[in-house]
Amino acid sequence: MTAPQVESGVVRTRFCPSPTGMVHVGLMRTALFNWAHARHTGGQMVFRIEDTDASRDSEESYRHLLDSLHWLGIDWDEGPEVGGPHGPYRQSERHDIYRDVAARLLESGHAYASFSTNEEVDARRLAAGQDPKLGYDNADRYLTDAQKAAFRDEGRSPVLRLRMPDEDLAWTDLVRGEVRFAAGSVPDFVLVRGNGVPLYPFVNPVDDALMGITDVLRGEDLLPSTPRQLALYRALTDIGVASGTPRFGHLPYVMGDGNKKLSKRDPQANFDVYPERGFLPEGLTNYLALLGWSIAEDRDVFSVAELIEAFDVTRVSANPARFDLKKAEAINATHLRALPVEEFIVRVIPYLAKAGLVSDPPTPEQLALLTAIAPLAQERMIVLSDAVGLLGFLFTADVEIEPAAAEKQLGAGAGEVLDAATAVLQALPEWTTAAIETALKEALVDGLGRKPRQAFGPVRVAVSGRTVSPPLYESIELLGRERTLARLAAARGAATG
RNA sequence: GCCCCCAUCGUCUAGCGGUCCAGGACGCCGCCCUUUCAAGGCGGUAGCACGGGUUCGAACCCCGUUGGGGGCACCA
Repeated sequence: MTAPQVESGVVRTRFCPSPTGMVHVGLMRTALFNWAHARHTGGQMVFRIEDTDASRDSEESYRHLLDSLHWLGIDWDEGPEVGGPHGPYRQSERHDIYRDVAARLLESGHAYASFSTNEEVDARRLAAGQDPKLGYDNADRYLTDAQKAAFRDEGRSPVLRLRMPDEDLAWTDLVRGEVRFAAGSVPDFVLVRGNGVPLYPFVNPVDDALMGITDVLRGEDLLPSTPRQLALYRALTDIGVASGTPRFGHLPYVMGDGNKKLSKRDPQANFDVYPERGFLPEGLTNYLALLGWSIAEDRDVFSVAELIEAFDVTRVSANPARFDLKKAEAINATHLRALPVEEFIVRVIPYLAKAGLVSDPPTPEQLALLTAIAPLAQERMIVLSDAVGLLGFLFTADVEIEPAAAEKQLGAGAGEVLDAATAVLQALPEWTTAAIETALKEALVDGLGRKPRQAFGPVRVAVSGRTVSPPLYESIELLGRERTLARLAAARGAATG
């Protein structure tokens, strides 16, 4: 294995998740920033799967990751599905590479066999009057061949540790500026387990080196492990596996409620809820990009193209960002309203179909109805699935009145209103929005002397089952006389006044 | 315990020594529009953690304090 030939000066980022469990929004934010950085600079992004932990990794989770990336619109230049010259792109298929690199590190003296058990290390620390929390004491660096042989004869199989350099380890972080760790503050760390299985802190930089990664944008949680990686890179460069050390940028945490990292238990942490609720990919991308970055002083709504055009890692904020669902929704609603209505219809159909309201594809009648109501619905929705509640009444024979809506609008005085509405609509010669509006206003506002909000509330609930609906007269026209009258009658029966 | 990161309205942020009695957005409140709810328009609420420096001048630079977060595995 030797350092790869890659075009010099071209930025190469990477996204390298472990396929374990759910897809976390923080992870997707990391993917997005790597992608935006690559696209902005005209570089490339590599997608690699870190499936070294067979007990936790699953094929299902891997597929899920792929789906999530596709949904968000993130693509990659090398990796699963697209291949590339630096594969394989799954760590589970790269064991030979790690074995080879480990052997060369050992041979070149950058790494050494270490036999100490944790208990022995602790005992030595204690004996020296030190805190065992200091960790490994680098003692095995100085083992003689005879000592090593003795340990092997005991049946011990050593781990492989990297010899840390005796000097400060510092780098200029893309988002934080210079970060420095004092010499001696990081002990020699384990590259390969006693059983021969390589560890993440080893394989990750090896893969990055072999894949020609130039810019590593990752979570802030990995910042303390950077000195070790720096040291590893030096060693890898020395033996010809790496052609230098990449730039690092540590992205701020995405926080949940309270002062904690958005945890797996936070419902908002699960990326799946966004596609399911009908966030738009462009809406969620916009919001995710705002978690630590901003496009301009007076603007926070932008397209994916504008993100790519303007994205600059060095302007990413170093402080943690709290995930604010309300703001995410507001941003999404703006994108939703900006959609051309035909596009809005196309996107909303799967949600209506999933709820059983329309077939997929919709029948011509359903499509006509949807086309008529879409412009009126679009501006009062936040996410696409809102259409189910907002428009459901138009696509069903009967409507189920929400208890809260009945409580609010079908109490005292509602009977009178429903009777009057029924009478006037029954006799209405022409079933048009304008005629319905005139008739209802005359009957309820003028005739009964009701305030508009008291007059139309019960009618709306009767017709749509909810206190929130598309504009009333249009809704009634689209519903048709028969269903409208049936619903008024049903509501009349339920009304307490 | 040790190491590291962070610190501007409730929240996300702009600000990179004077143009800031700190700008935008979400939220919240009020008004307008209005057949509900929204949307839209207008207005309002609210912040530079604290203490020392440096400087003619500090939200911006330095030091300290406090507060918050993270890391110290033969997990990733």
